[in-house]
Amino acid sequence: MTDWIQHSRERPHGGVAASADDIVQRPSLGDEVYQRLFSDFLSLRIPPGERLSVDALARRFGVSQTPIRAALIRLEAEGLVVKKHYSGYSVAPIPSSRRFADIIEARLLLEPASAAHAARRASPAERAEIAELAAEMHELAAGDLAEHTARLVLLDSRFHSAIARACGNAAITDALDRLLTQMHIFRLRYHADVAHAVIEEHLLILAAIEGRDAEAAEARMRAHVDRARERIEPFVRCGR
Amino acid sequence: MTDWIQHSRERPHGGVAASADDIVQRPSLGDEVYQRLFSDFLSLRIPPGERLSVDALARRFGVSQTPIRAALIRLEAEGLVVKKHYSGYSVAPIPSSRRFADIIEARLLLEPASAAHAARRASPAERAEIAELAAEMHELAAGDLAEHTARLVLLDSRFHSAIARACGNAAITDALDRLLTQMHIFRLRYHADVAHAVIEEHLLILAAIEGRDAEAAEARMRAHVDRARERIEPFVRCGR
DNA sequence: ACAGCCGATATCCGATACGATATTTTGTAC
DNA sequence: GTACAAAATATCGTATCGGATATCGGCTGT
Repeated sequence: MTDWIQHSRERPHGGVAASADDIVQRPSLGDEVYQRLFSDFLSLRIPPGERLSVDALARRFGVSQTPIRAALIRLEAEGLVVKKHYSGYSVAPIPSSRRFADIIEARLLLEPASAAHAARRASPAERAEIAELAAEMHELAAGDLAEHTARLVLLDSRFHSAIARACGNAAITDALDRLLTQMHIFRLRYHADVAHAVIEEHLLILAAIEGRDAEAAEARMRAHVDRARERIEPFVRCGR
Repeated sequence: MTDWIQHSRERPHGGVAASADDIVQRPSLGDEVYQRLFSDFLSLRIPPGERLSVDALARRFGVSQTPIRAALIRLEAEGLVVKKHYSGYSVAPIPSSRRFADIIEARLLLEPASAAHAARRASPAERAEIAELAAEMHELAAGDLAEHTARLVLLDSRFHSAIARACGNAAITDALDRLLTQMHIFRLRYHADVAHAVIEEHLLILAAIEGRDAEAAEARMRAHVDRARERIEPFVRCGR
């Protein structure tokens, strides 16, 4: 449970950076703190809205304040943390119902295309990764759903993220990763959207990608995201 | 020429933050340095690939290294600068031809929808802003095009950014702002895509938005972005 | 009892100095 | 010209300090 979502790694950001020169050297302390906080947010170990004192974090992680601030600045630029001048940092609040609807709409614009591209251009390794994630979800769903909620939500994020990466368009991948991160927090918070239907839909999407059927992948992804909205809708009423 | 592109301001980022409580207090030094560097990048006063020494910048701006680092970390999170551990920062290189094609494709997924939403939901102030930008481009185009290249490219970015903001979906706005920033650098570099045809297309899009015709706005924006690819294509051959 | 004012405290922001470490460049030998 | 080694350079991280601001608690007056 200490490992975390795939897109918490170094993001390609502006560059193409899709090449295989991943001779990643020891990251800076600021990067490590960033990873740690990122995973703490997405697992809700640090709940939304929580205040983040710089020197409290510095003592907790056993480092000085400099890397803490570096991590917080970076997290703020990504929208996971909010800053009030001369007042302090705090974890971003739970996305509003409106924000959630906006994210779903943006996903509906991007994800069907990413699925279609993945069907056409995914490498064998990428197809295998997507299949593996779908398979693990399928297995876990055979047991007690409630017991594996956190893991299932994580696998769901990774499934969509893997497809986004396999689409071969870094601009789309980056944009989707941001949206999926926020979706993840939202879903984990409301323990929703991890039903059997989701897994069935994943298998349909996977089959389309494995069969190189871009149109089916696109249509099924669109239906999947659209139904995600319907499934979560009851939960957003109270959170409005 | 010291002012700059609209989306260089505080971005809404994670939150909705579209309300009018803009009692913005004096920004921190780090924020000011960020703005300054951002505008220097987009105007090519600091060219892509240039190395950025922390203490050189500190001397140049007359501040200590602390705010410089804060600005660079933030710029790195947004993909405008790249960092090599223990080696330093440098301005992100010019987007590759591949990267450019990816951005156009992502824009084709997002911008037609943003135009359609703007046609339906833009406020009078937002419509006025869009109209004003289109009008200024129209006027400038009457004179010497080459003379006003930088200004025209800036206005073009602002035009698209204004529509993205008027769409009322913060997730789409954020994603588009990132894409448009990179497009801007690319276009300014190659002095392309500021022809009369662009301005005519802008006026068509504007007319659709003013007339609340969502379908026309969507179709015209799609055609406009698609033709932008064709117009720039000759320039990306050499930059590959 | 409650609203408004005021000060103590906590925190962030920025500056400065310093040591550790990695990279880059220079210099030298072959 | 190339390869290796040492010096120079810059970053990364630590520690400390003072100034500025927001927050929280207590006090006063009605």
